[in-house]
Amino acid sequence: MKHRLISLIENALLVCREKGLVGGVGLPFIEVEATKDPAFGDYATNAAMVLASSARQNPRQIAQCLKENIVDRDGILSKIDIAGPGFMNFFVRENIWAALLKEVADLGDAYGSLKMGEGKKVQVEFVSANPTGPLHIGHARGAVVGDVIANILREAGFSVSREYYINDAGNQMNNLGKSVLLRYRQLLGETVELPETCYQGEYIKDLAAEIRARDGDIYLRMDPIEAVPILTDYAGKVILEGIIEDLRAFGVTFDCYFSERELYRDNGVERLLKDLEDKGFIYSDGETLWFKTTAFGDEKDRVVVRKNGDPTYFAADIAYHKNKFERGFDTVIDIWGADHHGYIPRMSAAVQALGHNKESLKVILVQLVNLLRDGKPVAMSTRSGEFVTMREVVDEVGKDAARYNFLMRRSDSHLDFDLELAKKQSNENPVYYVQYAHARICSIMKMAQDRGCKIPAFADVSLERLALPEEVTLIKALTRFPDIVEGAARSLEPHRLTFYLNELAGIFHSYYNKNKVISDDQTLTNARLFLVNMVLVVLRNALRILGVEAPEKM
RNA sequence: GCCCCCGUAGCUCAGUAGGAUAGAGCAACGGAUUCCUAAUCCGUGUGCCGCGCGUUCGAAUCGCGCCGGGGGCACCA
Repeated sequence: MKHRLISLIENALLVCREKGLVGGVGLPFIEVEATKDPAFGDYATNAAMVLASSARQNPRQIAQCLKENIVDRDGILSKIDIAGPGFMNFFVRENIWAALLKEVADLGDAYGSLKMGEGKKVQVEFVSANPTGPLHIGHARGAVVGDVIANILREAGFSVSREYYINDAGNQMNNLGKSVLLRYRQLLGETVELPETCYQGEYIKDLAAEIRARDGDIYLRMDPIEAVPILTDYAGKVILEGIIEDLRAFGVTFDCYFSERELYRDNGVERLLKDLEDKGFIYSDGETLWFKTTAFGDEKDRVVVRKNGDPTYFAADIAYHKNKFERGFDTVIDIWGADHHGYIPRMSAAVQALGHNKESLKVILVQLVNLLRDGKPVAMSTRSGEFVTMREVVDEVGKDAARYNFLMRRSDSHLDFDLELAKKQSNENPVYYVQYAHARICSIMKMAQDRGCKIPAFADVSLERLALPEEVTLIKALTRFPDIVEGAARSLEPHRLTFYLNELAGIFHSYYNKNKVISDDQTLTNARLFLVNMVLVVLRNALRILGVEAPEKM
């Protein structure tokens, strides 16, 4: 609907310009919004006011010209008002609304999917925690946000690939191997202290025990220089498998796991440095190699090869991003914890130095999560190994409630996650409110079928029977769904979908309480069954994007 | 010191590619169930949109300066 109106306005503007009624050139961004107040019609545009300055004309006068030149071939409008400083308020003919449900019915599961992506290749990289321990609550938020952004983009018509970057080549991994070795030696009776830099969690002891069971005491006699890499490999592999399994239980999967080691294996980092050197972005101060990120707005240049000859993490990360673009992605989206925000300028600089548009890298920052229980903070300390894992949270509150909770806030705002609240199956927990609407409709459909009613097709519905104000409100909400997906895809903001779902569910619950769907009136029953079935379609489609179940019974 | 995010109702937060009287949920109080799921619905009200200045026909939204909260400023990853 919104898009129909936009094209009506655009055409009217072109006609006005041809006739010389409105000055200025170029098509401005024409904004059409659903109105809050019915007195302002169903949709409104500020087009005339936006045009006013470049056209050097009175906005109300422009609005008048546009109004007179709008050609409403399909007769969807009952009137257009010009109000206030120059708003154009569009009143849609009441009997048009129900007809719009045809689109929902025709598209079914595909209602809400868009062509805006034009099949462009987008990669979403998220989680990417190094496999040194189980994921915690903060990772969980990043996981859901990344997963749902990927879903939204796919819905919007992009070709999406989800990727997990495994940081398996650095000091942290070495520490992991060392930690396991020390626990292993403790297990075999040695008295050794675990330094603070080592991983303290219980899972390290489990790994050490597994290794002893498998290989006995052979690492005791081995030079640690040899033993640590072996243990690192083993531990990293086991932990990564655990991470992947935990993510799967959370409904998050990836198309590709990319290992940092692979980058080194085929000299990706070396080739990258050569490439940047050829382009003149690398210089040496005699001891280290620097990358001139300041050429692209970073506040200082960054080291890429250390004094000891090892490339930095940053160097590998640039090589990794180079690799991403070489794989043909038009846009690369990175989901990072907010504590990495200082890293953005240098990564952006790197992408530009490689010859890519600044816009082709998008970084979404996910703010920290405060884990609470009954309103009180849950103590978390990574060092001592005492932290609540993602798995524990998912097991305790359930996949759906956990996901929905993370999706109810913008990702760049701090989030309080209360375990008790998330677990409550009550009105304090919006996920059930939405799922309940779905289950209720399923229940209605089942009842109707038990009574011998067929699920009506669009052609069999007497649309004029759907004329109650609540019904029109419901239909309007359904027609907004594709606009919501579009907005969420444009802004990469999953929370828009949860807000929409809460609203849609609310409108439905209210309608349900006031009106019987199934009655003795056959044509009315038929029409209402059709309507609620369309609500069902939209609820299901939206929940699918969020990765939340749409239960038939609760 | 510099950089990023946040500051909106008692609480948790939407609303920010400028737009018309600023919204929702929770909490509080009162009501609704012979009937499709009461995990529901209906009703009752509260705001110096952190503060100030500016840009504009118009600012919660944009700019500048403060104040408060969080985070970041490595040859760590």
